[in-house]
Amino acid sequence: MSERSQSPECQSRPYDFSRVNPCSQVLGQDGLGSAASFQLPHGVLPDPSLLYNKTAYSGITPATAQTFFPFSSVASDYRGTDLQAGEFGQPKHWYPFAAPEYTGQVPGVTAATQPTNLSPPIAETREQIKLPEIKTEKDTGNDFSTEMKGQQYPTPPASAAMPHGVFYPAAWNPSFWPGIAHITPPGNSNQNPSTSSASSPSMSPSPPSNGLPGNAFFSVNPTQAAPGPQTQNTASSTRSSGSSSGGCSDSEEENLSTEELEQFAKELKHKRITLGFTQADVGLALGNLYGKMFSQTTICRFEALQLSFKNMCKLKPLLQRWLNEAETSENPQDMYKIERVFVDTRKRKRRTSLEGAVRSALESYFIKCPKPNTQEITHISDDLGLERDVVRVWFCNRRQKGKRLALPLDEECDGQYYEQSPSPLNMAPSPIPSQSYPSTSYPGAPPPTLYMPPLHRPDVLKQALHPGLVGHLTG
DNA sequence: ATGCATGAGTT
DNA sequence: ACTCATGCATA
Repeated sequence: MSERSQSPECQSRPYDFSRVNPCSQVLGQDGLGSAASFQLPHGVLPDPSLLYNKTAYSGITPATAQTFFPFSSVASDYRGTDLQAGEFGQPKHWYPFAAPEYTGQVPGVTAATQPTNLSPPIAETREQIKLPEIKTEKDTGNDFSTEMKGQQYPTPPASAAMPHGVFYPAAWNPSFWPGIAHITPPGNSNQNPSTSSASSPSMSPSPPSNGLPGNAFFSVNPTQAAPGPQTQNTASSTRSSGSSSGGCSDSEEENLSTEELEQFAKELKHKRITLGFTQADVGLALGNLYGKMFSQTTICRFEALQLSFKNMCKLKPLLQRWLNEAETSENPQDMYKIERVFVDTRKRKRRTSLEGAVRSALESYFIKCPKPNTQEITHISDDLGLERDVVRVWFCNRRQKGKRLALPLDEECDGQYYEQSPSPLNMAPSPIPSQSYPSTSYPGAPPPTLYMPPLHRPDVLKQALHPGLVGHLTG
């Protein structure tokens, strides 16, 4: 039922113990069998004190630390944000063209005009475009309904007023990322509110111009395009540890505080919905504006603060800009002119759908050993009848997920999660890997139990644990 | 909204 | 071989 499972998923961040490979034992015993037997009281950690080494944590460099935002939506209301100023890295690859090899399908830039022709390469784009021209959508009620639930509404004021689920963040403290201080994109600062942005598009190697037919968007605002203003507002908080240059040093992101990000994420979502854009639209619009598009997934995660802090900082300026444009634009719809330019039709491995039992088994293994070595992976895959790679990827994703879910314990406790569990086998709930969640302190939460994130999102937690596993644990 | 996958950059 | 950013595909 609704056991709020204390997700044991989080494991140690550094997985130091991996070296020792406790897993071996586990594996040795026998895969599933042991798994099944394994049980652990959820919320209860064997010995937190033992498990967590704060010390270790302190060592964490900002660089490494990724910090994810565990909370989904955030705070209450937003106030205007002003910040920004960061330049984001250059688009690593923004190729309007699909990979040649694969590009079999819709290479085209045609999209803008009539997506319809195109096969629906981009699923995310099911946006309900209002534009007559583009109206890709099928105006069927079906789609619509779908949209409604998930993505956006045409523009219902009402909805606008209240974004869907508002979760209260437990308490993020602005203290996070130490490092990012640098910023400073070249450029002048302030422009009008609308152009608050910061990033300098200059980086984009290939301006959309080539591929894109006139976009209302980029064609117009030189401003934005202009070298970024550095409006850096130093964000307030930031955990000072300036240490770090390591991490974000690259300077793609600006110095933002978690509050700002939180607030911005909320603002973005709210306005986006109000304006009638779907997450996919936004992602595509960014492509138009900056030459680097993002998927619905990314936008979704941004809004839900499920990206690493660094990543949030990197994207924020772009989204800020988009938002400004959207708001000021007379017809935001122009932004819809999506150019679904290329579709990368690489053949991707078909997504494997693991059965519940298998997932449970994997969870069990994960608990025992979040970072199995090759041999162990082989053993597991063998045991479960899965491909090695599937298992490997599963663990990778599981770890990543763990980090995302990792809770923000207080900064003080930062260390909390790192540890080297002495006995891996038993270590059931191992330490959290988290990349360091800055956030904070929630009131009474016992730091030790990493697994129990105070998150306000039980659902998340649940997900963290697969039902089956939960069963194990609980039962 | 999220599970599984890919790939660049690191270690 | 891992982490991280990101996205396709799907629930």
